[in-house]
Amino acid sequence: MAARRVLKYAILGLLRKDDKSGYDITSDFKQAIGQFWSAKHSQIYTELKKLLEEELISSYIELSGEKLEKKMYTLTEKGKEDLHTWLLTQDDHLETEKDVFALRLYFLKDIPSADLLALFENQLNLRTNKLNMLKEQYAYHFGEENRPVDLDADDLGHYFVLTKAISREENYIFWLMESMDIIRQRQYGE
Amino acid sequence: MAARRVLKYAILGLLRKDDKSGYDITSDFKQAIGQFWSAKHSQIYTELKKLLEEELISSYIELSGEKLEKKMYTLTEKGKEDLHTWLLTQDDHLETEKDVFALRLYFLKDIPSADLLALFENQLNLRTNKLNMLKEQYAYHFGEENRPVDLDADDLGHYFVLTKAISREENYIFWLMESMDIIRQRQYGE
DNA sequence: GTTAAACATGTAAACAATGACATGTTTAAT
DNA sequence: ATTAAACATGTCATTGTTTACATGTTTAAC
Repeated sequence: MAARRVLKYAILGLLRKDDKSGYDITSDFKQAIGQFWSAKHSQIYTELKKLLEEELISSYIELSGEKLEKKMYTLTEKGKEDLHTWLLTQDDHLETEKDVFALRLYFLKDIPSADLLALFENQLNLRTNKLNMLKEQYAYHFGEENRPVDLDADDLGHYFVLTKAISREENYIFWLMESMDIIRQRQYGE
Repeated sequence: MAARRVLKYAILGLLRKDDKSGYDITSDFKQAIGQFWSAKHSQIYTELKKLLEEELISSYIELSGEKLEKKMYTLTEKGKEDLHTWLLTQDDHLETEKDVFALRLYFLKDIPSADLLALFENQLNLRTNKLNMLKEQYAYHFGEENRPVDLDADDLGHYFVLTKAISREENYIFWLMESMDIIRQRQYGE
């Protein structure tokens, strides 16, 4: 999968507002943006090293306590330009959005109805938990009264991504429940 | 990304009903199931070789015309068992569903409104085309009168996967249009 | 004071995936 | 007869990603 050097731009993008450490970037991928891109710390540290060599970022040391050295990264001018160009790039095709549950389901002819429903239940559980987490995040950041038209430009990206993730999960859950109904009806008809 | 050897099981799964060649499998990934998993022919031929070594599949030659040799693959008993076990496996977590458009959008603070709308238009176009293709596929295979309860078990997987893909795209398009409205309203308020 | 969780940074081996290279046949249209 | 598209199979170099290895500090709870 993986279009060309997406992690590179994900990192440059995360550095657009504030300087961050590798650990900070790793943490960001566990928040909202992690719904749409993520990477392990091993890959992040390696990519940061590469970006330094390419002079798209620079680094300095910040002390956290007495001994713990945090290596902070800043976007260079070159890095800002590169990021800006990428942000304006239009995709010319859509990549496969891989989904192992759907793949498995395609082969369902060989799965007994009861096991099939167990698979659906499990997926429904995972998705419901995820949706709840996302809704909590939404409530925490945007509350109920906040209308997107009045939002600060800084928060708009976060707003879009969170609403996208929520909408994706709601849609997934809706389809899961619809499909379970069909399976149950077929089971009854047997 | 890629959870553990998903391509392996995708291939075993595609061989569950009929023998297929590497080319056939490559073609399948351009159809419905390609919405949820896909691979290039280079990876497929390599994986087939590996599966042969592991004795999960066996192969024979079929002539197509006078000279063209098609290498056909069949699931072995061992392969069937392995596939069956995998089909019943419950996921214990959800992987990041990577989406470069959403990632880009997260950094939208640095994109002028007009450019942003152009990015959205482009995405809307790509998604609308895809949705139309999926709907054509649906109409072709299931028509209008076909109720899922009455479907042959053989076709049910296909039905679920197609409706899933359609629902995903419709949801994506809906969110795109909603977001574009918000951007236009904010633009007006400037 | 101990301990566990979170903070913090890196490397290396193995595995997954793409793009380019490489070659040849069959079918359908003109 | 020619030609283009589809059929058909493979390898190799590079890039992307994960898992495991490896080490140490700080903070908050008990």
